[in-house]
Amino acid sequence: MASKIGGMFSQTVEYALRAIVHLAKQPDALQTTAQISKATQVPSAYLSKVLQTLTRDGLVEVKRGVSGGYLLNKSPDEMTIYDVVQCVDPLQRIRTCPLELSSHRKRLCSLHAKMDSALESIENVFRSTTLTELMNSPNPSVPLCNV
Amino acid sequence: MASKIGGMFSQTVEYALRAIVHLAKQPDALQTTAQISKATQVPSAYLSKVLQTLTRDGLVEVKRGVSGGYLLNKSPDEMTIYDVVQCVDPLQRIRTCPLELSSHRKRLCSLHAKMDSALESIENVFRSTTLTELMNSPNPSVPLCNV
DNA sequence: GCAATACAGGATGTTTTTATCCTGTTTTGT
DNA sequence: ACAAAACAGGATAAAAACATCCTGTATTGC
Repeated sequence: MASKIGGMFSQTVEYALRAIVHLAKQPDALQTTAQISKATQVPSAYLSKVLQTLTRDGLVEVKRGVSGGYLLNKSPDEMTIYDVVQCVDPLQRIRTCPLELSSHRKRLCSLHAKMDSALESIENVFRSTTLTELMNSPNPSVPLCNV
Repeated sequence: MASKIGGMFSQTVEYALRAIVHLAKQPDALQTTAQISKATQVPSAYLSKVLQTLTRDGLVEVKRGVSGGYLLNKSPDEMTIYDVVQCVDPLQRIRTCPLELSSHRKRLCSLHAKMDSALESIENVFRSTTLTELMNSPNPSVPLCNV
């Protein structure tokens, strides 16, 4: 389980977020897979798949051919961590009993209700954080930037 | 990614929690793997491994041989969801930069700080929920119980 | 003592996730 | 037009997670 970030987030989510943040920081220049890979330390072949997924959902825009590359498809203050996560590895709230007990159909038991409330709190953090907020954070460490 | 609960919690965590809750509900009778498996709908061979892990960490007690089985090793109000999760598939807070950028050594960048704050909020929910609380919840649906 | 019950743990198999490779297509700059 | 740049997507491979099977050992009830 060492490959999961915090034992919770998949590598794919981590990679997608790094790529998106990198693109948010480069609003004026198309970024090739190779460039993003270098900046984010994500293996480029895998990154390519992740970018395909982000493209399909319209989070990024792609231009093919020479001098092509990727570009963020929205303003960074209109895109949240949540949008990225939902695109590549969706966080799904628990809505029905995993055991399919008939009496739990309408209302989760307390165990799954608690687990779902943990998911809810993640959802809240992610929904409320835009890329702009990440970049303008008072935190001296800038994402992906060794300054 | 369909096998992960909410795209976040591993099957193993889900299984361990079901087993522990079942044991908490049966404080007076040793429960065999077969009994727990039936009540929780966890595949018994896999459940056996999970119970071994819980035993090694002292969350449950085992008695081998005829009329043996498992028993919760603590009072249900002294065991939290967090204890169970940490035993089988630990939630690890993000403490160092996954990219190992030297400037992030001491302080996470805003991206990983946010991800860690999501982990923190899960940790808070899990740490604050005891098995007793799960069982005494005003929620009409009792865990594992089709009533 | 002995047969039956029940867990321990190694070996093995399957599925999902992560990662790479290669061929084909699009687009550009000359 | 054409060579080079760059992505798309299928095939394949490696690793981790999930799951099963089987043999051995401990314990009990008779």
